[in-house]
Amino acid sequence: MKHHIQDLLTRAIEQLQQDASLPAELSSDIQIEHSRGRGKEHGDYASNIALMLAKAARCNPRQLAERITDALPQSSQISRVEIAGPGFINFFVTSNAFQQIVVDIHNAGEAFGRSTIGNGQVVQVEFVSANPTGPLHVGHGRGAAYGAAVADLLVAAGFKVHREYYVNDAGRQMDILAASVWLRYLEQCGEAIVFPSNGYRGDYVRDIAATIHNAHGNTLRHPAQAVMENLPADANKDGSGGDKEAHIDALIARAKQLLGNAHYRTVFDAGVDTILHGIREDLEMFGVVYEAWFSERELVESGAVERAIERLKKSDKLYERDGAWWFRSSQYGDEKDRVVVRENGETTYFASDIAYHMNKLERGFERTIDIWGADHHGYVPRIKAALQALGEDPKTLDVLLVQFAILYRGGEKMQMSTRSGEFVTLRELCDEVGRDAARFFYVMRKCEQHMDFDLELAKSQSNDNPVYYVQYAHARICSVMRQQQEKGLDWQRDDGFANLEQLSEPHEQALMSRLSRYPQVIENSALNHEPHQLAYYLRELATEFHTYYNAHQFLVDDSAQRNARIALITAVGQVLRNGLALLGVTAAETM
RNA sequence: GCGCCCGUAGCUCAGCUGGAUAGAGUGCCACCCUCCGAAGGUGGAAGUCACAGGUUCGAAUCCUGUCGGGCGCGCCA
Repeated sequence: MKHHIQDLLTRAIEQLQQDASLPAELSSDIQIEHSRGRGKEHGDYASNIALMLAKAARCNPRQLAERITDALPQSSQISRVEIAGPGFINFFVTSNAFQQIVVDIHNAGEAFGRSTIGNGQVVQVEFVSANPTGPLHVGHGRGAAYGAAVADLLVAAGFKVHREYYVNDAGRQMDILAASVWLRYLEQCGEAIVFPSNGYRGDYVRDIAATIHNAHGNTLRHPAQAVMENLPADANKDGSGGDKEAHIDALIARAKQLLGNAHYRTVFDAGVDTILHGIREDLEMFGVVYEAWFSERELVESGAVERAIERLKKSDKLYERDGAWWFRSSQYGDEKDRVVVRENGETTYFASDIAYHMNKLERGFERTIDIWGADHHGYVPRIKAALQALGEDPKTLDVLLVQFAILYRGGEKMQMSTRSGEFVTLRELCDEVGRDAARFFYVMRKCEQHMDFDLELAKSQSNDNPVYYVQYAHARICSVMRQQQEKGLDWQRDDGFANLEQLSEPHEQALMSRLSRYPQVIENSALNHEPHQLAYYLRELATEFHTYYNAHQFLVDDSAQRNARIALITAVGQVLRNGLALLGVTAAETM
């Protein structure tokens, strides 16, 4: 319908241009919007085209609007056109054209709302990608819910989507995890260990240690004294005293030395594998699935990082200083140059990430989307710089930054830190509030908005959480259909289609109008990466259904009216299911 | 200090590629089921769109500055 009106306006303006009553070089995208005004006073669709073109046409907007409407071709789908306010053109759609949406929804079913606007373009979406140093917590949950929704929306909009989790299973943080696990293991063997301030303190580290102890007994045991002697001093809690980084690095070196490669690997792998397995399970439970889990370690071992560095060296994008290799990112808009190879010969996380993004392009993705926590925003310029330095177009990469979910427990802000082990896990959250509530709640806000997440409120299962409201609308529709069967009233879909002119109540008109907007909502949500638009839409649709439900009986004696109304509400049910599915929320038949 | 994000009803947030009287949920007040599920509906009160300038027919929306909050500014990831 929107495109139809757009077409009518285009033809009207071309007509005026031929009459030379409008400048020929005039060009403007014709924007059609659903009217926002209360009730129907502003019609069903509106265009501000006359306001947009008034200046170029050198006449006042209202006069221009009149000339445009005079030139509009006739359409069987438009009942009336009005000029209002400063020069808006309001279109009133015939009720026949409106009712068609009910038939369309039934015919398309699950496919209703999908489009081909993405044109099969291949887009890779990387999200969550939390380091496997601990279980996912509620902060990761937001990225997971958001990323999954964006990916599903893109699929609905006709893109070909490849979802990927980048596993940082190489590098220093993983060594710190391995050292932490080993020290807990030694404790369980009875050694008196002073745990490093920089180690991972969560209970899950003890669990992994216990598993190792069960499997390997004391074979990995070394005396505490041998482990701890001659280490650089650790820092105190307040940061004073020794160097915590030097301390933990020395501890890692000591672990490798005492255990030897094979045994160190045993501890290391036990840590990564256990945690990664947990993360996969948690995401699966959360309804988030990936096409691929991409291992940083495999990237390094394949030589891709080395190749990336060589490629940059060859084109003089790297230089040596203070024993390290630096990337000239400041030449591409970054604040300063960045190290890719450390003085000790180890490559940095950044080096891996350059290789990873190079690899994405080599795999043929036309567009890539990275979804990161907002604390990484300073990282965007350097990764775009790297793409540019490699001769790639940085615009093919969209980085979406998800702000933190600030946790409250009963109005009190909670501090979270993976290292200290004080955090609420995603699993705990879902156990408490349910997966559906969590998924919906997370995408209610646009990603750059800070989010307050009060656990007590979410746990209370109160009506504050709008997911129940939307699900209830769906359950109610299902309930009506159960009643229809129990009462032995028959429901003939085709008879309903044939009697859609019965749907003349304002509530019914409002619902059909809302339903007709759904495809546009999907398109906007997908292209703008804004699942919250869909969440809001679903709540509005649910509201209009509940209002209708309270105002009118559906299971009436008049079969023509009954079938028409059931056709309408089952169409509503279909759209609720389609929309909730895209957000990863179930549409239960009973609650 | 520099950079990014945010500031809209008591609270949580939509609206931001400039357009019509700034919306919703929640909370508060008053109502509505002998009727398909009251996890619902109807009505009401509630706003200097942080502040100050600017751009123009028109600014919550764009520009500049100020204030307030969050985050970042490692040879960590």
